[in-house]
Amino acid sequence: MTAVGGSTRTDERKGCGRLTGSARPTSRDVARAAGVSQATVSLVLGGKWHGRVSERTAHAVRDAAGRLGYRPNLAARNLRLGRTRTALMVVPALTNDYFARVYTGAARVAAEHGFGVVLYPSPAGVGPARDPFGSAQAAIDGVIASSMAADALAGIGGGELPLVMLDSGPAAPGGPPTVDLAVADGMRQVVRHLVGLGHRRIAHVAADIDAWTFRVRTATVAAELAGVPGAVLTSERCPLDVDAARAAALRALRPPAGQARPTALLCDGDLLAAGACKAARSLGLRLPGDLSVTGFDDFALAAALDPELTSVRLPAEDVGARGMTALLALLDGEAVDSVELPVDLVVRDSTAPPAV
Amino acid sequence: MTAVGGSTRTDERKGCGRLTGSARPTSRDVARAAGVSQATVSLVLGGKWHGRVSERTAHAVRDAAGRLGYRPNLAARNLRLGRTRTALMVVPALTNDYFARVYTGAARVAAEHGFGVVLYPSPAGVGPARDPFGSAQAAIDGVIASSMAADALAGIGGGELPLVMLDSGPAAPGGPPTVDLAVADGMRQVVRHLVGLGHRRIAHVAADIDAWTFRVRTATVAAELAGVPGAVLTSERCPLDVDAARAAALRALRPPAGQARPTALLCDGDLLAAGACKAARSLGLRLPGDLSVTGFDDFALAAALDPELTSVRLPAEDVGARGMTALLALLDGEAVDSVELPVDLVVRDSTAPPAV
DNA sequence: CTGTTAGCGCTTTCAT
DNA sequence: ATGAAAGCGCTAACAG
Repeated sequence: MTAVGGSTRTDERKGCGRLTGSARPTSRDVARAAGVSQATVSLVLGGKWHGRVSERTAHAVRDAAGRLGYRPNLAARNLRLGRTRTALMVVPALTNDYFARVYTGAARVAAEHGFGVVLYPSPAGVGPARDPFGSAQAAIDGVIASSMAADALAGIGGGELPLVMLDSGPAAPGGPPTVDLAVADGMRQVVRHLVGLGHRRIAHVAADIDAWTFRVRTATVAAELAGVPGAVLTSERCPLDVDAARAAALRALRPPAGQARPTALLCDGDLLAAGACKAARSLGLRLPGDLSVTGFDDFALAAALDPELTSVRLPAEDVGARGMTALLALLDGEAVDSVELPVDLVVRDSTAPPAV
Repeated sequence: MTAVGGSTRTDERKGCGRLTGSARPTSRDVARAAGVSQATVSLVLGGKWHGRVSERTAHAVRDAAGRLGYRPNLAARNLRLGRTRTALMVVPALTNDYFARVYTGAARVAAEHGFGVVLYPSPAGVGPARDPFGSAQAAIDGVIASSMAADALAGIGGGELPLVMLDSGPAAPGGPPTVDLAVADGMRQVVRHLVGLGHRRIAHVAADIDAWTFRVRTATVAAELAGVPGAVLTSERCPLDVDAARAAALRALRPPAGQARPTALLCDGDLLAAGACKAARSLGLRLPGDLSVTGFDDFALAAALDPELTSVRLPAEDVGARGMTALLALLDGEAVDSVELPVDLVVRDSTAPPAV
């Protein structure tokens, strides 16, 4: 497929699309134009000519390169160097503030080091974009993978590449380094905020996903509340979407006869919190007077809701940045420590003392 | 930077990271293992051996490749072929449902043709990821660009590459092909819905962005309402974020003395609509009884709000898919027509007849 | 049917 | 301070 036309000889330059006629100049063209050798061009343009090429010659080379609009051929460079200066980032979905920001952070650090980042939304999502190694993706020097997409790594040749895991929990000894969020601490902050406000009957609307980050949230809520005299914790699990959350919240808000209704809904994510708010309103409960609701993630959504959501802000860009930094270090052969990034409770308008 | 270690000779295989010891096998290794020539390996693995290589030999080759875990070196292939089978997609921001879905659609079609898609969030956003051509990004065969990121194309060498524009309005003659959304029709549907409900005083909360898609929205609202006897259109512009929209909606809802308040807020996007809802509520107005609000885009946000937003659904994945299809055709040297994709009004709970 | 051969454009010794 | 030459791994033309 995609036959470009019958270009069979070398001099029949690849004539696809909007070529202006003159083909892309090579380093040899630059060399000729500057009256030097290809090696000199490479040295100068590669920035390692100091003391090896005269200032005058260097200038001539740069001038010629500029005039010709020369751009090095990456494929050739990659082939020669055996490295591509490109990292692959495996994420579960892009339809998501969090990963978009993680990517942004990673791409920023990558760019600072002359690296690129290509995204691989793992097949868990809708579009089963094929194995990027099998297909014609750019070749890759290393991989940054979200643990929520960890399974996607199985089929990938990634096992042979330097790897950094994101949000996958404490690094296994000998395993890849990780960049984690202090989700336990985040949940602890939420619980304490709620308890401090006076809440004792709390329902946890939990994401029904088997990943470290969610297991920790559940465990922490339970542990933290266990230390509070008189506290009653209930819990509903549901998939990570608004409507499922609405249903779960409805269940939580209609406890069996004889049990009092919870005064706060502690949700595993802002999306879930949005569903919880809708459930509350559909029951005629007012926020935060009749019911407090908390989110987690602090998506843009948190501030778009009404009332604005008390939530836990995740330093998503930092996660990406640290992940890329770690990968870069790995590629340099350095030892890499796993890190845990702090998170912060952002108190807004969806929480208040319970009604008396 | 990133010195992998002093590997200077060919036989000192690149020993970075977690290599198991045996280096990556080349097609020559496969050839040797199968007892054939490199050319035969290439033919077999390239799938163009029918009638040229014996079934037995082909099998031997595939077997050897499998045993060795052979994966072709993309850099070498790209260099040889002069193509990379990779497209660049330039978008204004990833923190956004719409572009995430556009990407998904493009990536799906790309994968079906053995292409990859790499994202370039244009510098307009927060992270000024550098020029992907200057930096060490993978080389690129063509570009798909959102018009909202059109300026980013200037600095990029993209002018020399096959290009498809997204949401940039009718293709200029001789310009790149475009994939557009029928935004005018979408707005028309919104206006008619509102007018049909009985609304006559309508305020347009418009995005303060100079792009075709928004100019069309404004023009269409005005034109459509001009044909309705007794209709009164006011308008407030604001940046594309919730809080700015809240302020703008507030202005729209407090008309100068002597003028009646609009009964509907027609917003250029779901984000703006979210802000409008908050403004309405802060004024004690109830939705949709006292005020109708409409969105545009139908983000996940539309259904997360309460009441759920009447909005215009954009076939984002199709935009990406058609864009990629067009680019692929362009690369094949085929003529490519611009297309306009239909959009649909989704009526939910944020609109109702105006109060009497 | 299969092997030999010639590069793609670049970086890097090594020789001058 | 500069140039000549080799070769990264692959594919495609051509000969056998």
